[in-house]
Amino acid sequence: MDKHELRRAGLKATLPRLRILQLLEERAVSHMSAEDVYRALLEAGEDVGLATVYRVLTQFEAAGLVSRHHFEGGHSVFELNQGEHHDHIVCSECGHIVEFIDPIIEERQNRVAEAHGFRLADHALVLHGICTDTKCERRARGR
Amino acid sequence: MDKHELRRAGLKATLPRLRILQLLEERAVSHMSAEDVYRALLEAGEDVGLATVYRVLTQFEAAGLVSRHHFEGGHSVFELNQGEHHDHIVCSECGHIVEFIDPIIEERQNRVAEAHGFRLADHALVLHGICTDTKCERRARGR
DNA sequence: CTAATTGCAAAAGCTTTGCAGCGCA
DNA sequence: TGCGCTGCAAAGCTTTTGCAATTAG
Repeated sequence: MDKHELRRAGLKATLPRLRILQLLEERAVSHMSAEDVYRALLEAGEDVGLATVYRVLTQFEAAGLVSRHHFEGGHSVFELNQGEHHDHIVCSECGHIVEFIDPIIEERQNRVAEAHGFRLADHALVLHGICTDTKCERRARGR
Repeated sequence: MDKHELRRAGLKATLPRLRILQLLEERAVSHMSAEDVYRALLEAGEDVGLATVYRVLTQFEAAGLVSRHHFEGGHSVFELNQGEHHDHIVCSECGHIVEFIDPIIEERQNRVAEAHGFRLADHALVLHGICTDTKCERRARGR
């Protein structure tokens, strides 16, 4: 039950919070902006305010339920914290996002950070490139 | 002469452009936001508009003279393109930035990207961590 | 001289905040 | 019931854009 998850995070189990949590859980690969979440809820007939979406997502982030990424200039995207850590490749052309884990990079990251007197707290790494995937190109055309 | 650099980039050698280019060259480790550049110029007695700073930095980026990074949420920072490519570690606490190159990560990045159907165009990588450096901690306190 | 460039101010995104009313515990 | 939460609207920030005046080549 999602209610418990919210309680555990010290948050009242209100309708907007439940809906937003559900929405993030539904979408397997969910890198949604606040705006995305807002529109999805409106389309689903829910009556929430954009401000609430921002507030809830920020609270979720503080509670460790979601991660916020600043992929491209402008807006943030949110993602449910589930399972293992992973990193991202973002297509500069179409915004397509792919998750990956590379043990060697993971290890080197820590070494590099250590060598420069850093403790890798949140361990975030983002590659920017151009996607040559068919699906991605289709998306790019669709813009 | 900086004038030549601008001409080569197809840009008229105007005073604001020269000043901005000089400013970026002066500061050895220069990760400046548009606002930083603007204020630095004002303090130096130059009479430029913030809009011009943004326009010039964007043109410089297009010309390959500078790189733009979206380190933290909110604002971009600019850096002169000199010498070799490098990546960054950003301290989440104090904003302190360290540059590094790790050949192994470089190589893995390309492999990972390739394996996922991406061509690494701009090759940007940013680590976020907490800096334990003395100099950095001093900075953090100074905030 | 002509086209590019600038400064100012206004506008455009994304995100946060103030506040009165509604809802969970 | 009481405090937390929500929605709306307004404000905040960074960045972009329109336009008349200015300047480089």
